[in-house]
Amino acid sequence: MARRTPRYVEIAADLQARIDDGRLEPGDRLPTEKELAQRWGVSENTIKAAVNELRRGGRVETVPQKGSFVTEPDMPFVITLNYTDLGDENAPGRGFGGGEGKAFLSEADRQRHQAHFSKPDVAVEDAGELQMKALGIPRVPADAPQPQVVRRSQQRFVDGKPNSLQHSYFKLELAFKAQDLLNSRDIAEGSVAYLQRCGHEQVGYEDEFDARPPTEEELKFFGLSKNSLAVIEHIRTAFDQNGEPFRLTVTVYKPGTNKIRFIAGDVPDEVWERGS
Amino acid sequence: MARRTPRYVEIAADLQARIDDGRLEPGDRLPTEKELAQRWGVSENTIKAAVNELRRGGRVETVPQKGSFVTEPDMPFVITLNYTDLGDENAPGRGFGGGEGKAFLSEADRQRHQAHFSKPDVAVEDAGELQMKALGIPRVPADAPQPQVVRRSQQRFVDGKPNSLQHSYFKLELAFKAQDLLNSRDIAEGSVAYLQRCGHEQVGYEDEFDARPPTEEELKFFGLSKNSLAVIEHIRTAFDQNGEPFRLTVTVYKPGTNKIRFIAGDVPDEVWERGS
DNA sequence: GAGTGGTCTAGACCACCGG
DNA sequence: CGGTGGTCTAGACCACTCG
Repeated sequence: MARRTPRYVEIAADLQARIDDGRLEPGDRLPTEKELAQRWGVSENTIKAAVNELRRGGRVETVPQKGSFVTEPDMPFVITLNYTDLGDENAPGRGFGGGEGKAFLSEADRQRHQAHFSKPDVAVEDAGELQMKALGIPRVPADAPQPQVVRRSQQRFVDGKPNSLQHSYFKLELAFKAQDLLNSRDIAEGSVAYLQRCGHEQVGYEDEFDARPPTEEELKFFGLSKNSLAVIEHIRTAFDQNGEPFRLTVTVYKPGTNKIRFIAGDVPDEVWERGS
Repeated sequence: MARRTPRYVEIAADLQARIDDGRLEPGDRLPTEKELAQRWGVSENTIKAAVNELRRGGRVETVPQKGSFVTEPDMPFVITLNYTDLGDENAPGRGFGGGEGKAFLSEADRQRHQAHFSKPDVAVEDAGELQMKALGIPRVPADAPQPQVVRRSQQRFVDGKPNSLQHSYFKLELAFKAQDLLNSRDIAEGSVAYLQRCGHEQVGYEDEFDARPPTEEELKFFGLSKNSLAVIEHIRTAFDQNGEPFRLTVTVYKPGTNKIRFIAGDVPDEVWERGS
C-alpha cells in the first residue's frame, strides 16, 4: 500500500492542510522550491508539480522570480446577474441588466466595495465566429471583406484589484445610429439607457457560461502565472424590442474572489442583501 | 530573440492548429509521446507539457496507458437553468426548476438526446460547511454530535455518455416528513412535486457558479486524466413558500460538451428552441 | 550578484493495457 | 509480452527581481 497516491499529490495535500488550518496565512509566501525539495527529500521538479496542483486549486498564486503566495481571499464580491421581474427596480440591487456597467458599480457600492473601470478600449474589428453567430451576422466567403463589429473593452477593478474583463460587441451599422459607441469614453447614462434612446430597448437576454484556461492577456491582467485556475466566461446576448440581438457581452471573471449568481422567484430579502 | 515562447507552448499551438484545420479529427489518437518527441527533437517531458496544455484547453483527453485523443465535440447539450415566468409551463422547455430531474430529461428529449440517470445514491451524512450555510443549519461545537443531512446523488448521462453529477441535500428533519427522500429509488412524480405535496412548495431559488479542478471521483466518472479542464459547479438553494431554504443541489458539469444558460425577459422563440 | 521560478534534458521505474 | 502514459530524479541554463 505504499505509493498509490503520487508524491506530489501528497505534498500538495500537506501544504493545503497547512493553509486550511492557518499555519500558512493568506499573503504568506511559501518556502522556496529548493527548501521544500529538501524538507520533503524530493527533487525540485516534484515540488513544482505539487505547487502546480495548489495553483489549479486556487489557493496559491505564483509570481515568477518572486515566489508562491497563499491567496488573499479578499471579501468575496457577489455579482447578481439576473432578476425575475425585469421592471422591478425598487429593491436594492434589483432591476434589469445585472452585472453590467452601472449595475456592477451599484452592487459594489451596496457591498461596501470600491469598484472602478478602466477607460474603454474601442476598436473596429473583423467579426469572429462567436460575434457572427450571436449578433446574427451572415457569414461571407473567406476571400470577401469580412463583416465588422465594434468592440468596447473595459478592465474592471474592485478595491483596486483586478476583478474582471468585459468586452461588448455591436454590429457596425448600429454604431452609425449610436455614435457614442465609437467614442473611447464612458457612456455617462449607461450603454443600456443610451441604446434605448437610440431605438434599441433591451427587453431580454440569454446568458451562457463556460470555464476555460486564461489567455495570456488575462493572466497578465489578473497577475497570475501559468497553470492557474480556470477563468469563468459569461456570454450575454441582449435582444431588443424587435427580438433582434443587438449586443454581445463577454465577461471573464477570476474565480474564487467572485460569486456569480442568479436569483429566480421569491427568495427572502436577506438573500438579496447578503454580500456573501 | 530565440526562445521567447516556450517550446512546449509552440508544440501545443501546432497540435492545436492541426486539430482546428482538420488534419487531426475528433476521435483521432495523437501520436505517442515518444513519436512526438522525436518529430520535434525534444525530450518526452517537453511533449508531456505540451499535451498538458491541450488537455487544459479541452480539445484533447488522455486515457492513461492508451493515448491522447482529440475530443469528440458531441452535439452540445443546452441546459436551461431558469425561466422568467415561474408559472409559465406552456412553451417547450419553459417552466420552473430548470436543469433538475424531470426538466433535464424533457430538455434532453426536446434536443433529440437520450438522457438517463443512475439510481440515486442515498446517504445520511454530517453536514459540511456548505450544507449548513445554505440550509440554515446552526453550527455546533466540534465535539458535539454534528447535524445530519440527507444526500441524494445521481449520475446523469446523455446519449450514454457521462454528463454531470448531481448531489441534493436536505435537512434530516425534512426526511421525516418526506420519507421517500430516504428511499434509494427515483421519485416518480419528481422531487419538486413530491416535496410540494409534503408542504414545501419551491417558490424561488438562488444559483451560484464556480469553476474548480475536478475531484478524483469526478475524473473517474468523466473518464478523464489529471490536468484536465476545470469543471463547472452549479449550486442551487431552493426556498419554499415560507422563505426557508429546504434543498441544496450541487451539480458538476464537464465543460465543453454542455452549454449552461439562463434566459431573462423577452427573447425570440428560436432562442428557446435552439439546441445549440 | 544572489536567488527565484520557468524551461528542458536524458535518463529511470512503474502500473496498466492490449494482443 | 511490448507499448503506453504517469511519476520522479539530478542535473542544467535562462530571465527576471531585488537588495
